[in-house]
Amino acid sequence: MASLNVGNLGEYLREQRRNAQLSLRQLADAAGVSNPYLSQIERGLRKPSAEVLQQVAKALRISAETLYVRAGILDAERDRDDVETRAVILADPSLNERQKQVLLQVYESFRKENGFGADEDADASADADAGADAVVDGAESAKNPQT
Amino acid sequence: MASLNVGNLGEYLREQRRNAQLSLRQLADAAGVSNPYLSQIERGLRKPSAEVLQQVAKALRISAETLYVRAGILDAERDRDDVETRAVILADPSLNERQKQVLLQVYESFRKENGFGADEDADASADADAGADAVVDGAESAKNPQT
DNA sequence: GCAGGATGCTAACTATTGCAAGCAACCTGC
DNA sequence: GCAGGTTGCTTGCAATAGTTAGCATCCTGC
Repeated sequence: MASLNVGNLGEYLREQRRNAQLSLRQLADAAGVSNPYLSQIERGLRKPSAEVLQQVAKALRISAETLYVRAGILDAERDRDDVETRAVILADPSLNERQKQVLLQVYESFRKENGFGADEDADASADADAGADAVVDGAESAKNPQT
Repeated sequence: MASLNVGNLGEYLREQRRNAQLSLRQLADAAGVSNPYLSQIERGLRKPSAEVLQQVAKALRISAETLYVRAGILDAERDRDDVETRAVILADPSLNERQKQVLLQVYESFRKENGFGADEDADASADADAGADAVVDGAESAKNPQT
């Protein structure tokens, strides 16, 4: 029954929270749960319910599905989706081959960043950059366009 | 907090179960939960956890996503047959929102480069100018904002 | 030095999930 | 009429999800 991959999920959540520059309390507040509880979730001590998971996802502005996949709840989706994304990019007539490659590389490195690397990439610490060096120069400026 | 549309979910589940010609006990057994509990879920008296929901979905051979959507946990925002690059990127659960935006910006600027104007709606982030050539650069900036 | 605020964590508690046991109502066949 | 099977449901009870209150630690500013 314990199909919930709580440890993994917790780490991922914490990572995403830090990434979003939020404190435990801030996120807990935004997600409508108590901060000790969020703390316990992040440390893998509790299995959040579907609702809580969704609230948190919303608050972090990441897809609830991503969280569910991380939690081992929505399993096989990963393949279907990434295969599809790749296929669609490759099939796009408005891009040339080089561009497709670049786009795919960016896509891959993002996925790696999120822990969807190859198969079982529990630790994001595996420097994701190493392989996919082709990422947007403006990744940051993209979301913070204070030019 | 009660974002779970349990009543609706329960009805749907019962419908699907009957549809599959299964008795309560049979489905409960296949899903690895107790039959009284399944009964309560179907009647909207209990909110199944993420795990249980998944087990049931599996046993019924319906997508867990469908159940989650019914339960009001996932938004039904996926138009899967629409083979459009933007749509597919946006629907990809392995990317977070920021990453999707970045990817879309790259995509848009590639298209621009090729003479395809932003044909439909070039999303708020129209600033994407940046020139797609600036693309290949620091993977780090993306995930490690403050070096 | 120490007020005041933010950080994350622990402990004790309540509410809810999910279960085992058992119930009544319905079928058959005998 | 009643065994033996199914159907779905009710009732306690154990486990655990999630809360409120409060702790220790790190910052600052004074």
